[in-house]
Order: sequence, then structure tokens, then C-alpha cells
Amino acid sequence: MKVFNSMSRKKEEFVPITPGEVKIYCCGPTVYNYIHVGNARPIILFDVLRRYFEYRGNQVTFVQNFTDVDDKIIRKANEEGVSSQQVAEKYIKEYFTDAQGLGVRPATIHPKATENIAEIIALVQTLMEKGYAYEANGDVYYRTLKFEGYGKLSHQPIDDLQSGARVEISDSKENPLDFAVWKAAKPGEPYWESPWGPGRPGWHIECSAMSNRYLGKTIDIHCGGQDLQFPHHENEIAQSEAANGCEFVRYWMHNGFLNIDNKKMSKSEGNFFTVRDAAQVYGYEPIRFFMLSAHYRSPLNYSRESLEQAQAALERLYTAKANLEFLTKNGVPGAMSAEEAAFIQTFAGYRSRFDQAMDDDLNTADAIGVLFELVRAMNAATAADHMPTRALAEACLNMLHEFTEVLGLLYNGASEDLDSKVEGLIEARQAARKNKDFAAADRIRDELKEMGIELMDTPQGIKWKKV
RNA sequence: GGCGACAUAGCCAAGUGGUAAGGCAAGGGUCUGCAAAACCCUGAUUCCCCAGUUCAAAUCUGGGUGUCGCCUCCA
Repeated sequence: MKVFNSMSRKKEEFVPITPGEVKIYCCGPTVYNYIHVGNARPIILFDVLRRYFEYRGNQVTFVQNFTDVDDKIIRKANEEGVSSQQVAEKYIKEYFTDAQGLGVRPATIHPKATENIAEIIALVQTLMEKGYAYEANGDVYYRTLKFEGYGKLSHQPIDDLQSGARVEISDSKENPLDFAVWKAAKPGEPYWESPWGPGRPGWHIECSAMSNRYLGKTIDIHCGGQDLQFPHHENEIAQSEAANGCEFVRYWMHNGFLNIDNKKMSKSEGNFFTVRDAAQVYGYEPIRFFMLSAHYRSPLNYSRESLEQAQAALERLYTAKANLEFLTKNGVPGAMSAEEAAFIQTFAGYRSRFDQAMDDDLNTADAIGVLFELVRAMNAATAADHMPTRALAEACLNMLHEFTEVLGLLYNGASEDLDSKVEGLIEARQAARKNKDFAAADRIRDELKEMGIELMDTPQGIKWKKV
């Protein structure tokens, strides 16, 4: 598999440190609000990355943190008159609701910053001992000029960074580029005791500490949004490599932004939609499909049209699935025909094209193209002009699931049996049709539609799907 | 100012040297009591513009235009 490494700015062949094992750290949300659709992009995307590695037979350890102590959380807590811990707990819970809705599997480990204070303090101490950090009035800052590779990820010469840096209010820093690894507590803020007095960790240090604790000194992949590249990931490198004396991350993966009206969606700009609100309008799964419909490094524009197109495209997949499920129950029992067996042989070609797309830096858009080609072929092979075997339908369904499992699609509405009331209505409608009482038949069909059941009369029988 | 990305049909979007995937929408057809779904057919002589390299360029090079991002909390 090839992966675009932000560090080298090239697609590189991915080789895990330990064959068959992949260690991934993904920067998770700061939990002071519902996640917005832009936040959902890396969450969905890197869930697919993980699924793909597993599909290819790797064991993946996927760590995604929660930043649960931070200025914005504290501010929110003050606004609402609750503790910052309560704010964090609430939005962690809401995070999982959204993530589940989006078909995102929980990470192997979801560490929290506040559960890693001892590790963070130890890391800060190490940095101080090695001369990479210094204390000033209870704050501890990282001495960026001391770290030789500073700027290597964002490819910024340090001089340009310095000249571009905004004038800092704090004059306790040696250099404007220095960043806080430990912040002295101000009145009313949550704090932990430390060798530098009461305080709390800086933002960047937590990821270094947690990555080290749960995945080790050097990890395979570190991922997140492009806006984390500088300064967050740059700072993580400075901290981890200075402390451990070895490479921190083998491959850096950064996703492009989600835009709205072609401008970056961000909380600070206020031009964002929460996943919760978007899901109310379009449903969760179309959001996921939409995210995967473009390459992850490209900018992607969020719009009503795009989401509606995603809904429609997804509907096509669900129809195909429902059709196959119908045929696994109602198809011809027994062995496949020679023609059907020949059709099954074509699956290998789709599989190899799908893998090829995913191997090429996770080209989900291309992979989805293969998925749709497969669906069309399956629809044709099981078309209504004849009744295929159940065996064929099952083979198709399995093949379909193979792809949709990697992409994390079609996870909703597992086929259930109809309840007796619905079955009765369908039978009544059939009777009406037999008597050519089409007005009555259509009335029943409308009634069922209002109940969320859409009927399709085919030569193979009455099919239905949930809408 | 420094660094970077992008520009493909009505819309979304793959495709990095060999003659334009896929989805949505649209039109025609098959099937059907109708509907829905599905299937078949139709659509970019062309990939922002100009110049160049090449037998061959959406794909490489140079120039231009436009849009966006990072350099500051942000996925």
C-alpha cells in the first residue's frame, strides 16, 4: 500500500515497523461542543484506513484521544456554571453517539488527557532535564530553537516562522515560537500538582505522552486534519523526538478540509454545521458516503446538493442489497447454473481493482466507483426476467459486504422480517390486484409507504424495502 | 511576505504520458394495470487559458488567470 506522507510530501510504500501490525494515533476532538461536519471528516476517513488495514490482514492498534482539559472547555464550563469535567463528559458521550451514527468503530483505546497527567509531568521533566524546556512563573515552555528539526513537518524554515509569528503577549518566553507544555493554574481553573506548582498540561504535550504510553516511542501512522500540521504536530515531533531520541512517526497522514461555500468550515469562523444537525436533515450515513466520495486530501465542499446526491447514491446500494436479500429467501434452491458460476468468477477482478484503488493512498472515490460497477453487474445477473438461485444471491451478498465492510457502508436497517400487519396489507393488496381493483391496491400501497415500506412488483415476486 | 493545494460534463468526482471510471440529475427504450426498482441506449472530440517537450499530454515543463489553505485556537 502506498500512503502520502506529509513529511516527505510523497506517496511512499507503507511498511509497518512490525510486520502484520499497524500502530495508529489519531488526534481526537477537544470536547467542548458537538462535533461539526468538518471534524467528522478525519474521524470517518481514518476509520476506513483502519478497516482497510484489517481487511488486508493486519492487526491494528488505533488510539484516538480526547482532549478533556483546555481553555475552551474551561470557558464553556464557566458559561454553563458546571465543572469542566462535566462539560468534557457530556461531549464525550455525544461524540460516541455521533461516531456510532456515522458507522465509526470505537478506537482500540480512547485515552483522556486528564488520565495521563503523571505521564505528561514525567515527559515535561525529561524535556527540562535535556534542556528542551524551561520554567517561567509556573509555566513551562518548550525551547523550539534547541530542537534542530523544528519545522520539518510543515516545511517552514524556522526564520520564516519566527518572522511570521504573531507578537506574543507573554514576555516570559525566550522566543515567540516557544509553546507551553505546562500551564500554571489561574484562579478557578482545574489544576494538578506538579514540580512547577499547580497547573495543567499544554495541548501539544498530551498527544506526545499518550502516543508514547499506548503505542511506544515510534509509531507507524499519525493522522489528523491538515490544520494540525502546524503547530500541533510539529510540536509533538519536537517533544517526542527530543525526549526519546528517536523518530516519532513513520508516516504522517493529513486530510483536506471540509469547506462550506468553498471556505473552510471551522468553529472559530462560525460557518459550521454540527454532525447532529446535519444527520437530522440527511441521516448519518449519507454524511459518511459523502466524505468517502472524494479523495481525502482534496478539499470537499459541503452543500445540500452534495448530501442529497449522497443519499440517492446510497439508496441505489440499499436497493441492490434488499434485492439480494429477497433472492436469498425466494430464489431457486440448489446449485448455481453454469452461467451463474461463471459470473461469480468475475468477482476477483472487482476485488483486485478495489484493492488497487485503496492501496493507492486510500482512494475511496475510485473504490466506490468499483463498488458501483459491481452493483450494476449484480443487478444485471439477478435481473427480474428470470429467477436466480439462492446460492448466487448469497455469493453476491457476501461480495457486496466485503466492500461495504471496508468502507463502513450499508450498516443501517439490517433486514428484518415484516410484522404480520404489514404482511396482511400486502396480501390484501395482492387480492385487490387480482380483482383488478387497482384503486384499492394503490391505496394500500400508499398506506404502506406512509409506514415506511415501499413495494415493488416484479416478476420475481413482491419486493419491499424500508424508506 | 514565506510555504502549499486545487481548476475534468448541469452537479459531485476518479483518472499523473497512450487516447476521458463511477454517482446524481436529464432524455429515449424494455418490463409493468399503474408506480417503483432494475436493465439497455444517449451525453465532455475534450479536461481554466497560452506556449513548449513528445510519435503521443487532462496527465510533463514554462507563463498566465481564478479559487482556497497553512504560517494564530481549529479536523
